[in-house]
Amino acid sequence: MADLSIDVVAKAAGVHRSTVSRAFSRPEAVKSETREHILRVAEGLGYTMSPLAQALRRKTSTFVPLIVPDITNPFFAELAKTMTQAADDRGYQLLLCVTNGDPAKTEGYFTAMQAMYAPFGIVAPSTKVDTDALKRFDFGHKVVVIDRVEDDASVPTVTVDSRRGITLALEHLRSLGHTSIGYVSGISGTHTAQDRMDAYLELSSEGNSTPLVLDSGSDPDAGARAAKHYLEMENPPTAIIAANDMVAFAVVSALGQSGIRVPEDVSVMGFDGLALGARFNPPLTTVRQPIADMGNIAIELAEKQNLNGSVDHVVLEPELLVRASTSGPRK
Amino acid sequence: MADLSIDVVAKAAGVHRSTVSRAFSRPEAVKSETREHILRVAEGLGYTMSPLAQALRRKTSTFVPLIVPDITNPFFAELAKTMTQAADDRGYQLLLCVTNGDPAKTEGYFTAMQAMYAPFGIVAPSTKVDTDALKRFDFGHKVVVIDRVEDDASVPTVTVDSRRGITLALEHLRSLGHTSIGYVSGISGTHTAQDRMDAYLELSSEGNSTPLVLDSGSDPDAGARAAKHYLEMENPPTAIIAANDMVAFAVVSALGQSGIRVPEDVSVMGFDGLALGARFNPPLTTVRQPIADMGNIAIELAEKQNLNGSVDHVVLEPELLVRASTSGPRK
DNA sequence: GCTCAGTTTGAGATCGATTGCTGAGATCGG
DNA sequence: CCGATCTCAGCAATCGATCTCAAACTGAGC
Repeated sequence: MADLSIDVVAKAAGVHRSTVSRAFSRPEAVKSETREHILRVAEGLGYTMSPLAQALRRKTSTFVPLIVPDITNPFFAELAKTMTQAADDRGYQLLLCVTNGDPAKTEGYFTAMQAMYAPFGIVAPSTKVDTDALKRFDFGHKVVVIDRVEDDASVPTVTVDSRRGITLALEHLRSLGHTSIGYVSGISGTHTAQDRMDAYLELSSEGNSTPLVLDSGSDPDAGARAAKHYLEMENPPTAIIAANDMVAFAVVSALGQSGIRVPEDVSVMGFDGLALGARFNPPLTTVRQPIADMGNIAIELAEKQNLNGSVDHVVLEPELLVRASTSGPRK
Repeated sequence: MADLSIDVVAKAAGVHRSTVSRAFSRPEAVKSETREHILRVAEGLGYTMSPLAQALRRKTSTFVPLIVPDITNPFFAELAKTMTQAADDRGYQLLLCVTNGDPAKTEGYFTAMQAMYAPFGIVAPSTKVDTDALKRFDFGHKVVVIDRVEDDASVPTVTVDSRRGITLALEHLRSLGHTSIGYVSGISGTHTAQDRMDAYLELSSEGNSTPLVLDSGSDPDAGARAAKHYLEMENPPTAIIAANDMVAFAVVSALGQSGIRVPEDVSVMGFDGLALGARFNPPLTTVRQPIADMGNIAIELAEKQNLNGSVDHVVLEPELLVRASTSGPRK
């Protein structure tokens, strides 16, 4: 498999390389016989165009970076999975960029994506997105954020309705008979995390029950601390809402280590709807985010923006997913 | 931030573009004063070289594809995470490629990596790797496989010692007093999966206990089926080894749904050592694979091979990780 | 002051594509 | 049968870098 350039194909097909180029990228500009002949020859040689050379010349590529803080977090993994597919379907190639929450790395990826002529990028942040930083890179108009942003003006976003999600969770738990419902935050400072917490605080007191935040840290140990806190309480809540599934796992695990059983002793809910939750012990009741939709819509928004400059903010509906980690309160 | 080409920097620094090029990529070939001046100017302009143009001209890039079947599987996610880091440290950029087990997609990624002048690629397979297919792409000598391969000759590999891992698991369980130890496979047809199973079969009978395979399927439901099988047995085993952590999760979950408690009623072990296992309920006892090492070594092997053509096969040592899903057998 | 070796920089071709421009045939009405 | 219009393919410049070759400069030695 020797070096296969456009010139090789051109020679083999007996035409000029510009014709080969057109045969591929502007079919209507070349007589269909010629086109088919070229395509056949190319096929026979096993030729595909160099995305590098193409991007260099066109000053636009099909590389779409997805910037996530931690691929080990199943939420981002699921997002990455569905987005890979979505990107593929539209002829893009998704580049996974993992920042480990390091803003410097994030900037690095931004300059890289610029250098690669990426048509746009998707950011799933671990902290509130710094819109100014985006602007500084001259593509505030080329990024879609999977979180809410402060300064709504310029950056398209897709999120799920946090308030609605918390409402769903609260309703589910109340319908089961719970009146004392705790909350553990445990995810870092995104707007989404903030919104969920705020919604809990507000909706919880509306329902006449006093909010009860077991932990509001943002590290992986939040679950363990929440459990410890729970054990030390005189009147612990009969149900707990975790800000996301991972935290819920940690809470249940830590509780279990101290002999507290879920849902017999206390009900626990998550928020995310990870596939993993179905194989947890017990299978986790949760609020499902439409992750696949988020991925698709993020790309659509980006394309739309590239086309006509429109900046949309899509808010998706979450959905209650009842599995086995919740039940009526123990009396 | 206008278009920043090497020529712009050259003009700004008052030198020819070849000098700028050298200042960056062959420091010793340019007088250090000039070099520093150029670097300063470039810095001031915020210039970075185009990886595209560079790759095109050099016919080699720093893009390293990591081909995995499913990023949603935490094992691959952890691998991706550590490899991203390892790649970064060595000046490579990892491109995550997800195949969903589709061989056509795998081939697609191969041609893509060729087109991008990737110096090498890493493959974490979902099925036995087809070495012939690799050869067909003229870079049997540019891929490292994270699994054993049939035809050892040509492709470097890194794996962990399956037999040793199973030994560790068996010893742990036996030291706890278990004599009847079941196995559930549940991962697809890699050599690794095969090796673990074979090791179990062999080592299990050596210990005078008869092997007891609860399920050998390869789909996500293997865990549930194994649990069902367990429940139907007259003399179920007192301990179960799962071929990997994910399957272990599923087994414990399914068992739990039927009121069987781990480790009180039955001990369950995993194989992988996922971070997630520490937050399972109960925290999972498992055989840890040195995932970070695997990533680093994979890249080292690739580099070494690129350098001097050597094809190594590294076999790493697994390690017992005792958490809370195992205990003495119930009497 | 001159030669010669060694450093350092500049010129220009090149990697694999795209694209505006130009010219060669084909088509068509009169 | 002729010129106008339209298709279609070739030419050559270009994207942003690298690299070989040669020119210019440096300094040592005589």
